[in-house]
Amino acid sequence: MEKESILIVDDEERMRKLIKDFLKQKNYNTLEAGDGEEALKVFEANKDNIILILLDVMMPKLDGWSVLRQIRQTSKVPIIMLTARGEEQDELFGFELGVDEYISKPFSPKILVARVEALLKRTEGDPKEIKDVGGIKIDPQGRTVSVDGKEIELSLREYELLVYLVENQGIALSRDKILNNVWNYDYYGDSRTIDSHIKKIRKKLGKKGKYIETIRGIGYKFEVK
Amino acid sequence: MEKESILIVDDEERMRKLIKDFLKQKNYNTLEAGDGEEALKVFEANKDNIILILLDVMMPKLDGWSVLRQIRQTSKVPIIMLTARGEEQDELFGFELGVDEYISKPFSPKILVARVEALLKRTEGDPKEIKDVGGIKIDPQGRTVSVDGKEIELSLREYELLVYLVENQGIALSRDKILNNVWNYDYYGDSRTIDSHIKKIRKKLGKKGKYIETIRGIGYKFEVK
DNA sequence: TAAAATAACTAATATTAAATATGTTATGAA
DNA sequence: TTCATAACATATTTAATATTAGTTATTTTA
Repeated sequence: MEKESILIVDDEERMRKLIKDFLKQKNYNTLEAGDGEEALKVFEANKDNIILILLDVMMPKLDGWSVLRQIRQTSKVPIIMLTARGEEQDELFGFELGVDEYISKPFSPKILVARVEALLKRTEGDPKEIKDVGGIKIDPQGRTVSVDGKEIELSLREYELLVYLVENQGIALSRDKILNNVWNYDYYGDSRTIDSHIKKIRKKLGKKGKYIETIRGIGYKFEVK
Repeated sequence: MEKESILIVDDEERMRKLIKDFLKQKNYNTLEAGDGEEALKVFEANKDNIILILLDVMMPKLDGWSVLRQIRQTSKVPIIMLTARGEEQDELFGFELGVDEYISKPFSPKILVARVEALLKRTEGDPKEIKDVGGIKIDPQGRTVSVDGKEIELSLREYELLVYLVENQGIALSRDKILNNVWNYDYYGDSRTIDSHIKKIRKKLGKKGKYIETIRGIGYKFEVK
């Protein structure tokens, strides 16, 4: 596989260079495009290696919004818009079109890198790829889970809870957090709902159930050891 | 747990009300402060429940920048600065001080909410850093501790006590202070509770246990020598 | 649409782990 | 040496989770 890259789209060469340097320091590969049309071309040609796009709004030929719209027709690649002052009113519009993040110029190196990394992090586990951790295989497309090749049946909640745990592998998750993310509402009345589901999942996972660790006083953590 | 809240700091009552209403529609709890000093007070009192601060720059008594600076001494809570037009030149300055986001007035409800949610989203899993002092590695995400690469098992209190000591590396901590910060309540009945925990931690740390020094008559200090 | 089946949640109890208390010994400072 | 403090080992209490059973809600299907 080619190296994963970040595509920088900006008409100012100086700006591209600047960003490129920041990112290089953090060991990211970069690709560049000087206008919207080029951006689309470069994106098409490297679709599979581009993990994120930094996209300037104001550009000749084809502006950032148009590029955004076109790319979103075929891809969910994370996109950060680079806006100059005074363009803020467009922002909302952008969120609806699927912008993941904004950075206003001028920005500091730290900010840039921090946002890029944060965004990569929160989008990484997202796509519908089959995960296989320690013999537990999750296929989001088919919504199936198999253990050592043998499919197991999980209910909706069980499935989502397991996926959430696996996506956050190695991280101790509080019950609150689990509730907010798997149940997505604040819910009252502490009960042992999560525990029940955990128990069921563990049972269904058989001896691999032990990968779901109990973190006393906190919650649970998925870890293959 | 108390309800998580967003702290709104603005000297104009009308503005606070406006923001509050927007946020309420999205089911966020809010707290308010009418000037910088009040902001600090409210923040102190509700530290654990405040998940985000909306902070106006221009305020009587203590302006937004000062508040920001003070809060950043003790907390990494996400902060969005509310700036009026023409204040933007300070932005870069702000980012360095730890501003996470800006919103210029006037703003639309949707923009406000979108930014708040985007920021919350990207800070929630806020990658806490792994500390490594003298071969003792603490991973707050996984809530694990390893000594010379080998993971050790710590109970909740043990873990928190160790983290507290390590965070205050080189500082002699009184028992009172430890109690207030690790147990976080004033607790009665002289006991050698802390000692017991210290003992257990030392044991689990093996020969690195000696990094926890006893300061006779005071308490303990973590120091790598 | 009613009955049956399944899943989600709740509640109660059992079990286990951890926190704290206690009694005693060891250590260091005056 | 004496007194104060800390270390240590163990006992007790407290708290959290696991487990089981039962209720409610939702979905399926006859």
